[in-house]
Amino acid sequence: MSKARNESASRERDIVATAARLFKEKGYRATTLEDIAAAVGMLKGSLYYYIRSKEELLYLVVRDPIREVYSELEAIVAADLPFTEKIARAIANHMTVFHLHYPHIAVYLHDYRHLMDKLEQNVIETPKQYQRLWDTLLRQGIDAGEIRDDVDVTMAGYALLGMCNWAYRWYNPSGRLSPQEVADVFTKIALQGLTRA
Amino acid sequence: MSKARNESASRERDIVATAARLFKEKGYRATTLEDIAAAVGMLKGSLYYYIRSKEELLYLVVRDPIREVYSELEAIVAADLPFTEKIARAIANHMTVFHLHYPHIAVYLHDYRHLMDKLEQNVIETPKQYQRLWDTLLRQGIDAGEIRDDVDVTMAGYALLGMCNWAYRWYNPSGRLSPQEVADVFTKIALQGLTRA
Amino acid sequence: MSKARNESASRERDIVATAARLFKEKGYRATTLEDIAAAVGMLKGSLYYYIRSKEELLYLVVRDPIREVYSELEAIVAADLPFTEKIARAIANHMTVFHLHYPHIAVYLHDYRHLMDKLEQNVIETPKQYQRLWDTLLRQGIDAGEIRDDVDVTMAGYALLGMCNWAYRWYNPSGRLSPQEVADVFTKIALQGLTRA
Amino acid sequence: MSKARNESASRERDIVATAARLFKEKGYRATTLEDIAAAVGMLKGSLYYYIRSKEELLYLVVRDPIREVYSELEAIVAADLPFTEKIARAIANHMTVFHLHYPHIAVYLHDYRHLMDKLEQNVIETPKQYQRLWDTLLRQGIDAGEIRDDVDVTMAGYALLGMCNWAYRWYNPSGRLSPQEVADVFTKIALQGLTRA
DNA sequence: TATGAATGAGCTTTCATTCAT
DNA sequence: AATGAATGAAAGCTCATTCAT
Repeated sequence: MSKARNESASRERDIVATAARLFKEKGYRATTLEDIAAAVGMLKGSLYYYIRSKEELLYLVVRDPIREVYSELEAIVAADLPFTEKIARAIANHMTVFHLHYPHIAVYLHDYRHLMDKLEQNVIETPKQYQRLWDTLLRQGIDAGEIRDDVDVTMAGYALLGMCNWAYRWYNPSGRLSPQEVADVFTKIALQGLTRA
Repeated sequence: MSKARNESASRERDIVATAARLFKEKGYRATTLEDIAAAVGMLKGSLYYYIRSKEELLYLVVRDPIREVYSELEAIVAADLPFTEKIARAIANHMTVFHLHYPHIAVYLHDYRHLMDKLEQNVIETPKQYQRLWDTLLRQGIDAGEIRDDVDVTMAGYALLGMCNWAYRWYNPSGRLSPQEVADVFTKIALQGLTRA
Repeated sequence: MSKARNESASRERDIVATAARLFKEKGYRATTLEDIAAAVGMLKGSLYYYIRSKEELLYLVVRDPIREVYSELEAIVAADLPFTEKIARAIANHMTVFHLHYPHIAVYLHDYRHLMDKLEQNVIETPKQYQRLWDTLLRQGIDAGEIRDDVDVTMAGYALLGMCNWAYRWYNPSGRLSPQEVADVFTKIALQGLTRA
Repeated sequence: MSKARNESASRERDIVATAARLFKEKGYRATTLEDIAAAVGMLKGSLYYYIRSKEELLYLVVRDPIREVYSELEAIVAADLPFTEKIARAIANHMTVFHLHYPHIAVYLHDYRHLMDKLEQNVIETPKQYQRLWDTLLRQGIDAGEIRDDVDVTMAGYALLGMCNWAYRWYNPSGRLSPQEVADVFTKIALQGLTRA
């Protein structure tokens, strides 16, 4: 019984993981439930034993990882640390979550449009809110006098977020560099820029 | 006759522009030909007088702007200029093309998957090739000793490209800052970083 | 053992009664086996321990009540009683069975289409046969010179049957009037009509 | 052009009429769009050129006939006529609409459950409202002292309505008796009853 | 040029039914 | 006696595409 329950739960995890992978590869709309069912070894009708709808499956794919990045970043912003340390941790957090939940995060960033309803109705963090946290972080840096005040904060936020988010298009979890190494490069560029000291 | 041909050409431009806008707003797959036809004031069947297929329409939406960014960047990389100047121009070029052809570029960056066949079959620049140009540019900076050699070039390329490309998600052509102003912020961050000098 | 058998039998009665209620509320086709299973507190697969198919369940819902109305009416028609008394009893029988087996009878009258196969194959009374009994009854009244001969018998049969059967749409077993009281009103109208004597 | 428009409109009428016939024969849920499409000579997908959904098709099947019976009965109830004449006309109206729009009315009476949403949202008369008109009519008869006061008005209403509505189950538009002849029988029974004067 | 009508493949979803445990 | 898991057929609906006019 306990075994059966575990099997069922693992089957569901399998479905969600497979969906994440396929959504990432082909996009949410282009992936059919038949694709997913075939990949986990069942018929499309059988999926409905585990999920309520394709949209809900999308939601299951992204829910936990989103909560994770978001709450971690929240903690970092609220922490009592020097600004440069916070930025380093924020970037590292971002890349680490990418690494741990790669296809899920990629799906979230690419197919957010199909998610907004579900997210809002479940009071989950939307991309917009994540961005606001970055803005807050940058503003702390300015207030502390640690970062230049000759750049537009909003644009700086877009710059950092773009640098980090774009990883959904190239990141490879089994790649050459660890997430921390990638984060280190990004942090260096973000703080000191490319030019030699 | 010539007038008729002009009208026809302008009708086609209208269709392509409208498609760009709608693809940007709702995504390629979620936009139906009926949506586009309705927006230009005709019936969906009539579109086929101007286009061969939906996929071709997508191609028409992105073809020219892509050629533009790509060839401009090519010229910049090949030019005989100091590295920092080249970077500044590359970023400015990027943002300017965004500004001039906003929805088109956004469609290119978001729905590239549906384009790859068409692109390759037309020997058009793919995202990968554009990225290679940036890599070349960065390598020139290293060779010239102008940029730090303690960062991974590939990662630095991803960082800059991400910073610039991500604009497809937030850029507003009628926004507060001109493309050149945005480019200036990005260039500053890319070269000197966020910390005070 | 006997206890187990009783429990099993009572479980089956529960299923049939629940099915009757749900079929009545939402219609045969709109009611799923899952609805029924949930209402009796089991899973849909488990129902098949008690029934062979959904169609058989429908049959079980209506079988006994139908037999009851039908055989009662048969007895009334065959009895040696004055016509007016027979009509009164026929109507009272009808309303009483409605009262005792409300949702079952309602299902029979509404979803007869899905039943015909099962009924005929079990030599059970169909709506048509019940109607023939009423026709016989009316013909007895004409032959006895007790009812007017200026009305078409068939139509008169439809009129009475309609009056009685339509109750499946409005009757409420826990309503204000008893089945006998309803039958009295109907009998009065059927025999004397609405106008004042 | 005018010809084309007529053809399109007639095609739609054909679809609605065919749907009415099939819904009547097999019920709303048991009738598939493929059935309807095949009967009018097209593919199921093509139906959507004419209708928005199956539910809307059901609505189109019943809308006009319902309005007709209802507004006619309204006029009769409001008219300045003796009660017996009103009853006669109300019954004749009912049977005439049955005759003119047979399968449509039958569908309305049988599959009302699938219609309630659409009806309420379009402020169309529901079965309940039709019944209220009959109640009003009967009350007028009582107030005028023309009908017996020893019968429950509500039950009398159900009796008459049942007599008339049940026709949806047996009426045959090409049958032996005209709708007026049927109405005459029903009126006689309703007013004088079955017993000889 | 453009329309109106139809196609047909493919999609998500539902559900009665089966069966090993 | 009942469960959990899966099946598979069929449903309603969408939409790019075609084509005679």
